[in-house]
Amino acid sequence: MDRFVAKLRSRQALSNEDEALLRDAGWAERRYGRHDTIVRPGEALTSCHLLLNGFVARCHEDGSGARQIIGLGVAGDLLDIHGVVLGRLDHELVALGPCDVASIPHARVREMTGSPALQKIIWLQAAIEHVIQAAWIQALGRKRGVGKIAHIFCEMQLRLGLVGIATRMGFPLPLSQQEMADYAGMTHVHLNRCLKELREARLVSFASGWAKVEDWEGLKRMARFDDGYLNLRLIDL
Amino acid sequence: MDRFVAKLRSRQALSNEDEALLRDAGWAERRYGRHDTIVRPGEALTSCHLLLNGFVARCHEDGSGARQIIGLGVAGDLLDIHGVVLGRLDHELVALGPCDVASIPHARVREMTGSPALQKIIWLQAAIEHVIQAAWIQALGRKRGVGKIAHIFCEMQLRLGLVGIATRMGFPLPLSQQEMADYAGMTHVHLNRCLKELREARLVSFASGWAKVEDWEGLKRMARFDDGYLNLRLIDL
DNA sequence: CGGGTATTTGATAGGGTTCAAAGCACGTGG
DNA sequence: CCACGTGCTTTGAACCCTATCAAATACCCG
Repeated sequence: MDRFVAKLRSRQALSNEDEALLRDAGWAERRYGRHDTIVRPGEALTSCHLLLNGFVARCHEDGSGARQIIGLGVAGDLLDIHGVVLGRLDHELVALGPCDVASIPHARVREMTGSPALQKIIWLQAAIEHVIQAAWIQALGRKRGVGKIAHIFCEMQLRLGLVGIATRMGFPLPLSQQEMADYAGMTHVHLNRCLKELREARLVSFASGWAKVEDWEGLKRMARFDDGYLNLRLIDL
Repeated sequence: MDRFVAKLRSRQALSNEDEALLRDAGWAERRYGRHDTIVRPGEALTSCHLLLNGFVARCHEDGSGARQIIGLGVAGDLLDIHGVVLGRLDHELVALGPCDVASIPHARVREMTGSPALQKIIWLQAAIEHVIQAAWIQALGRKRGVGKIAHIFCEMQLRLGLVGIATRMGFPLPLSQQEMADYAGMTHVHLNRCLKELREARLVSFASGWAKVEDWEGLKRMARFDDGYLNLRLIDL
C-alpha cells in the first residue's frame, strides 16, 4: 500500500485525510503465484484490484492462439479500474511472479469517487495508464526490434523508480524471453537477438528476471525515448 | 450533439434530465478545416473537446520525424477527456477533414462529475477509448499487413454505425494512404499493396476518402476481428 | 544425475522497407 | 481547351529485418 501512496504522491498533493481514506477503504489482500490468473477475460467483475507487490501481465489471445501481452502492471498500479464501469475486462490478468493484490468492491470505489479529491486520484491513474498505452502504440508502430525493447527497459526503469523498486543495481522484471516477445510483438528468437545486441552495446543487461541499465543516456537514444508521457512532474490540481 | 447522445444511448440508459444537462452544458462550437490543429501537444488545456462531426487523428511524432497516428476520433467522441486531469495532451489532435468541435471548460466538466450519472457517462467513454487502444495494441503486435488494415475497417464500420454514419453504402474515411499507413505503422507503399489485396479479394474497397465493406464476414475473418471489446451491448449500471 | 524448460545459434524464406519513378486526378491560369 | 503544377496512388526492384523451422546448449529443479 505504501507503494501506491508513493506513486500518488509523486504526481499530486495528497492530504493526510485522503491517504487515510484510501488506506482504510477495506482492502482484501490476496497472494498469487507465478502464472496464476487474477482476472479472467469476460468474467463479471465486482471488485477492483490494486497490485501491492510483484508484476502482472495483461494478456490477450485471439482465435488463432496468438498471444499478445497488452501491458504490464507494476506495484502500485490499479489493475482493472475500467472494470468498474465496464463490468468486465476483455483481457486476462496474469501474475508474472508472486504477487500481492488488494481488492475492494466496486460499490466502495463508487463511494470514493463521490469525493472530488479521491475522484481525481483515480482519474489521474487511469489517465496515466492511457498515455502509457498511447506511447506503446507509438513504439509498436514506429520502432523496430532493438528500439522497442529499449523502450520497454526505459519505461520500466522510470515506472519502477517511482515506487522505489528500480535502483542503481537495476530492477526485477520476471518475464521469460517468450513473454517479453509476446509483449513486444515479435518472436522469441528475434527478441533474443535484440537482447544480445543491447547487451553487447553495453546499454542494458537482462537475465534471470533481473534487468540492469548500464548506460541510461545511450539506452534512451536507442529507444528515442521521451519520458514526457509518464507525467513524472507534480500535477497541479 | 445528437451523435454524442446516440452513442451514449447505445451503451447505457440515459435519463432525459441527464441528456438535457449534457446538451445545455454551455458548449462553444467551432469549425476546423482539413489538417488544422485542434490541440497542440504539451499545450496547457483549459477546456475539453467533443467532436460533433468529422474525423480527427491523434498524432504523435518522435524526434526523428517519424509520425504515428495513435488513434482516430469520430463524431460523438470526447477527444481529450484525459486532459481534464493531466492538463495537457502528449499528442496532437489534427482535423482530417472539415470538423465541428464543441468544447466546455474543464471546470464545467468537474462540476458535471459531481453527479454520479454524468460521472458514469464520462467514465464509460474513457473506458471504451481505453479498450479500443488495447485492441489496437493487440492488432499492431500480432496482426500483419492485410490483417491490420482489415481491423481498421472492421472497427470503423462498427464505431461509425453507432452514430449513424456507416450505412449499407459504406462510410467516409478521409485519410490519405500515407495517413492510413502512419496509423497502421507501415509504409504507404506497403499499405497500397495491402489495400489492393483487400480490394481484389472483394472484402473492402477504399478510394477518395470513402470506404465500403463488400463482404463483412470475410473481412472479419481476415482481421480475426472480435467485436467484444467495443462493448456494443447495453451496459448495466 | 535426469528431464523438462528457457536460452542461444544457424539456415532459409518471406514480408516489409527503401529508393525511384511512372500514372492519375484535379485545379489553375493562360 | 489545353498546358502545367501538385498531391496522391500505383508499380518496380533491391535489400534488410523478422519469422520460421530446427537443433544445440545451458539451466533449474526434483
